[in-house]
Amino acid sequence: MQRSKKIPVTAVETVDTRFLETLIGYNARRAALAIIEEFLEKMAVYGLKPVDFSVMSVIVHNPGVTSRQLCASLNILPPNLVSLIQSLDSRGLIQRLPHPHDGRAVGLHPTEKGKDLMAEAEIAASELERNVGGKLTSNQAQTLVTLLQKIYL
Amino acid sequence: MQRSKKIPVTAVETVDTRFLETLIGYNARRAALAIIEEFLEKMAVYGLKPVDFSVMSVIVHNPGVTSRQLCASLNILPPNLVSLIQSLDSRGLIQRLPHPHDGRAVGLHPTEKGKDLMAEAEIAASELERNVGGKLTSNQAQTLVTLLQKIYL
DNA sequence: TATTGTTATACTCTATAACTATA
DNA sequence: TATAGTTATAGAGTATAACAATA
Repeated sequence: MQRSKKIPVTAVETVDTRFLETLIGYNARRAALAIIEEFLEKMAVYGLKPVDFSVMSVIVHNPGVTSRQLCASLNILPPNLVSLIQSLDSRGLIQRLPHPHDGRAVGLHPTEKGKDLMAEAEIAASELERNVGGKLTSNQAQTLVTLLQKIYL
Repeated sequence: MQRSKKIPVTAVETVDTRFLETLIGYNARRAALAIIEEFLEKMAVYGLKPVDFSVMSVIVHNPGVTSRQLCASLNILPPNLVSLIQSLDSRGLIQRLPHPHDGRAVGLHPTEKGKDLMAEAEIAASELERNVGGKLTSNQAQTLVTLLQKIYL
């Protein structure tokens, strides 16, 4: 009776990842990372990483939004938003004004410079999308977005 | 002529994120994070985080695969794989054997314990998928996977 | 008492350079 | 000279606890 089994020492020619490729989570993560990689390259000219872009986009479309509201809608933890906001402020892209009827809160407003930058950046982001979905028809892209939102919304 | 524009100090009731929600990258990232959160909870019993799971899955389905091959197929940088492999080894889930015809390389093989664990873990992962896609039909889930793969493969 | 924004801090993840041994 | 695996380390991202000011 043999106690320690002999493992056959074989080499692998091509790696089989078919099981992982059946998982939505695995594919969503790989796809997100691929898009983010391209995003970082194309958006570097605006000095915006994905999270900066998301924050600026929400501020531009919601002038006066508070940090707390930003955190809730983008799933960011409050302590991690602080330095991000400070950076956008010191770049002159946003302005922090007192909240109209809550002395604890601060309203975040885009400056003219911030609005101009984001007008360009959002166009660039949309163009990047069309490149990413190079093999996707616009119908397929719409389907993809709809299905992804069913998962996290 | 007014130089400094007065910004209207208004409050925001509900945050509008409609622009971000048109972007595939934003949606893919949010969906991936939502699934990973659930994955971490449900797979903690196996002591496997998403990357551990992916690595173990590839080793089980490709006995004798090398670190370098793992890195290439899962998009992991070699230095970041080292401690991961050491951990799986010290847990007795894998065994490192000399490569049959490359003295530099090391073949990674699953132990019986590793194979048993992953047999359970892969079933659990597939079940988790069906929960995640609770609002998705199996047809929609298949469509989603296919579209995501078009982006990163 | 609860909430907003903040500080400090720790932990994880990811990235780069450089070394060794083999090819 | 190039490649596989490794070490050391730096940087980015993410997490929790606790505080002051205000509701």
